[in-house]
Amino acid sequence: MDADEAVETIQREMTVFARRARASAGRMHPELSLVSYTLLGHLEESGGCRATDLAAHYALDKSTVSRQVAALERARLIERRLDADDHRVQVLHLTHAGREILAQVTDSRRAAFRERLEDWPAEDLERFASCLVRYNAWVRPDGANSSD
Amino acid sequence: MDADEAVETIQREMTVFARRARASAGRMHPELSLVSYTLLGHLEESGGCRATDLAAHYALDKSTVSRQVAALERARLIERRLDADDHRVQVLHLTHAGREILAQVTDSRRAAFRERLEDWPAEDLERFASCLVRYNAWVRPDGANSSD
DNA sequence: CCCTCTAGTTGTACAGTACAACTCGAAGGG
DNA sequence: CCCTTCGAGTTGTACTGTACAACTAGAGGG
Repeated sequence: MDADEAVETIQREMTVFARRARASAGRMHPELSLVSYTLLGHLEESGGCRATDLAAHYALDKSTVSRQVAALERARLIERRLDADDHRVQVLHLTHAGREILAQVTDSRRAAFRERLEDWPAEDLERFASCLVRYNAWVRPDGANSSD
Repeated sequence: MDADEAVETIQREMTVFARRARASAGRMHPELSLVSYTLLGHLEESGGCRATDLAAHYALDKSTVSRQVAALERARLIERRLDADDHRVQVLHLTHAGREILAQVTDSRRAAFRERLEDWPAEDLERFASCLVRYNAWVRPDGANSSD
């Protein structure tokens, strides 16, 4: 396999993966879509943030985030706390239930990945991981990237 | 980085990629969604096939394929030819325009991938490619996989 | 000739998304 | 102190991709 073939293969396989990913994530965890999972994860990591921050960070429209947030609140996975200083702002926090579901989905996702990768030599895992990091970290020369 | 960390990283980066992929593919080629592109590509490779074959191959519902096909036909990118032997069957073929658009999108996708990967050493490209192939080729032990 | 199987279409529903128009509160300049 | 402008969020609307269920129409075996 030469470099050009390798690029072709990467293209093809990334396309296959992209097409499958959401649906299979959804099948794996009907209770928490990939988007909700990501947003919940961000709230966990950040320890609470504004809807606008989520929108900016994930390059989503604020209306999209607004509705996601509304759904997550309806499901009692997050709660909104009005910012005392700026009454336009709602700071989003995980509820106990949210933290639990997130942990549970994280665990089961981790288990699925471990299972899928269990036969890989450690060396290959490390290389694959660093390739993916490098691939995702790429920024378009014109700087028009959406962030993750 | 040890193996467990590597698995975590792979999980995280694949998730990031999955979330971004469709949207960015759509932005890249507003004229041909990732699904349409994939279906057109399959018709090119197979030299014409039935809607049912597409549905089976990509684990899509036949109604989904039916509507995709209808849209592609409306756009004059494919045409349906009634099978002479079995009048239930429509064999789908690329039109000239379809072949052209497909080639054009394939080229521009290829260019985008090349650009994104241009600084990678050939050795890394080959390793990344084979990791992806291996990753996507995995079949769940219970055999309940959807095909690509 | 009926029964059943298969290919495909259509009705309906839902998730995720964007854009545009809106409300409400904040902040700064006359 | 008002007025304009800005930022955060919500809501109306629309579109895409998707699935499931109900249907039509052709094929093929008893």
